[in-house]
Amino acid sequence: MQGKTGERGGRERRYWLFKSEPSTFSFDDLKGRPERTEHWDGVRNFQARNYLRQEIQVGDRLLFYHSSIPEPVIVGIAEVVRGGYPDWTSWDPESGHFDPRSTEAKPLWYMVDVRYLRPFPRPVTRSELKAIPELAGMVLLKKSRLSIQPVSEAEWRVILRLGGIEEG
DNA sequence: GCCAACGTTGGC
DNA sequence: GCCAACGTTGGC
Repeated sequence: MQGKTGERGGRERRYWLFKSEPSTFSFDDLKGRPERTEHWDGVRNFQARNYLRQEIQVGDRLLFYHSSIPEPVIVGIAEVVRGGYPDWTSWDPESGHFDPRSTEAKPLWYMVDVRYLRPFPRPVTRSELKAIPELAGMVLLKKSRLSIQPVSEAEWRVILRLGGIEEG
C-alpha cells in the first residue's frame, strides 16, 4: 500500500512558512535543541491545523519567520522530520495549550516535528519582501495572521536567493 | 499602544 | 445558518 502516513510516496517537496514570536520560540531555540528536532505544538487555528494534519510531510521545508517584533523577518530554513500527528498538549491540562474539546480518542489539534537546517546569511525582512514584485501574492503579505502557510516553489527560490542561500 | 483584519462563539 | 459581538494577532 502506498501513501502511508509519514511517507513521501514520490510526492514533490513542498514549501511552507512557519511563524513564531521569538520571545516564545526562536530560530536559535530550534538550533539549540540537542537532537535538533522539535514538536511544533500549540497551533490552535483550523486552517493551520489542516495543513499540519494532512499537507505537511516529511522532507518538506520551511521558512522560519519571526513575528510581533519591530522588524519582522525570515531568519532561516528548517525541515519537516515527522508529518502530522495529534498535538497531545491539547489534552494535557497542565500545558498552556489545553483544549477540553480535544481527547486522545478524538484529537482536535495536530503538530509536526521540525529540524533546524541553516540560517540566512542575510535575514530577509518583511519590508524587503513587500518590495519584490514576484512576492506580491505571498500568503504572508495577504493573510498576515495565518501562522502556518504554504509557499510556492518560485517564492521559495526568490527568498532563498535574497537570504544569501544558493541552493536550498 | 493602536487598531485593522480576521477567526470564533453563541443567540436567535 | 446568519450575523453581531467579542477576542486575538501582529504590523506599524
